[in-house]
Amino acid sequence: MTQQDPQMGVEYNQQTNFEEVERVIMQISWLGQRQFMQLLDEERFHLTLPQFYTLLHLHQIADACKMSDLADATHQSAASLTGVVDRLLEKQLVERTRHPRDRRQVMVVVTPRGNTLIAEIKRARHEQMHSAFMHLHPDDIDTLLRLLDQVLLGMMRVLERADSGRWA
Amino acid sequence: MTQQDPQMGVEYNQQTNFEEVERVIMQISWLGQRQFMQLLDEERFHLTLPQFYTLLHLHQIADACKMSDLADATHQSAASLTGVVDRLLEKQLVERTRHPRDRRQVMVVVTPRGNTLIAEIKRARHEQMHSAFMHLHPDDIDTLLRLLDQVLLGMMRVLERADSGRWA
DNA sequence: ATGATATACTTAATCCTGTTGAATATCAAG
DNA sequence: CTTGATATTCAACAGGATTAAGTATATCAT
Repeated sequence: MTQQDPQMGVEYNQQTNFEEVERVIMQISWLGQRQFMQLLDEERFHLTLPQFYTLLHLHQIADACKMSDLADATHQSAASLTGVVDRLLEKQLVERTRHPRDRRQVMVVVTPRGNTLIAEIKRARHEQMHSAFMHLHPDDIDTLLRLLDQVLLGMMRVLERADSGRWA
Repeated sequence: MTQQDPQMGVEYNQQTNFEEVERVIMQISWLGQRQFMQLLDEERFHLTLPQFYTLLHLHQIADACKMSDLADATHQSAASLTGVVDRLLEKQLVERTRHPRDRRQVMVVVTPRGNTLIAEIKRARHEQMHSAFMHLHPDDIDTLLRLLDQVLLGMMRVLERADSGRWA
């Protein structure tokens, strides 16, 4: 599937593999999000992707978080986030409070109910993904993790550069 | 970042790394799609993610494709796809025709204009991603490609199984 | 203290896309 | 020519993205 013409030089191969990795990552992202979207749509969850990632972040930091930080962390605009949090609130998965000192800030926290739901979704997702990774050697898992961590780091660097570019 | 407690056994480590890979892939997918969404939103492109992936598939097969196949390939419902193709049509990136033998089928093809746009987007995406991969060793790129191909294959197997389950 | 400016967030309007179920058109068979 | 299956679209609604404008609170200069 990813074989190269043996007559091609090394540089061409590298260039091609480079583009192939991009392509495969794009495909995995698209397919993965679609599959996950369907999982989240099941009756027991009834969440959307933005709702899930928002709830996940609150679960991970396990503390109150102000709207603008939450928007940054989940890569959503503040305007969209308001609606997302509204819906999480209706489902009683989060709570909204005001910052005591600076009353402009709105703080959001997960409820126990929200934490439970995240745990259930993680389990379901784990089962779904298990069969996709099953065939990988344990050593390969380690390698994959190391490499993907580097890719993620690189992507976040791109983001920071774009952010600083705003006021350049 | 992904260190394990050395007192933990091998099995625990594997389990943990397994979950870590899931987590990192989810993060890369989410972050990647968000970044890409912003890129596609630029004036020169003005596409959405579903529009792009639909156009990309048509570009890749380089031939007419009927709606239901296009929906399968891009993991969208036929109903949503109708609207997506409508908008691609307005932008003159695709053309709709009827299958000559079976007039129920609607065939879609990319226009030259659509192919040009895909090429431009690929170049822009390449520049965006380049800095994320820059720090990876060429050997690592090879390894990453091999492993991600396996992951993608595994994910598609999950999909096929889910599909066959429909009429089980 | 007062008025200007900045910050944090919400609201409103519009578009895209997702879902479901019904509607339409076409084909294939009896 | 009905009957039933198939391919696609339509209609109605919800979520969420974007932009611009609006509200409330805070901060700072005078």
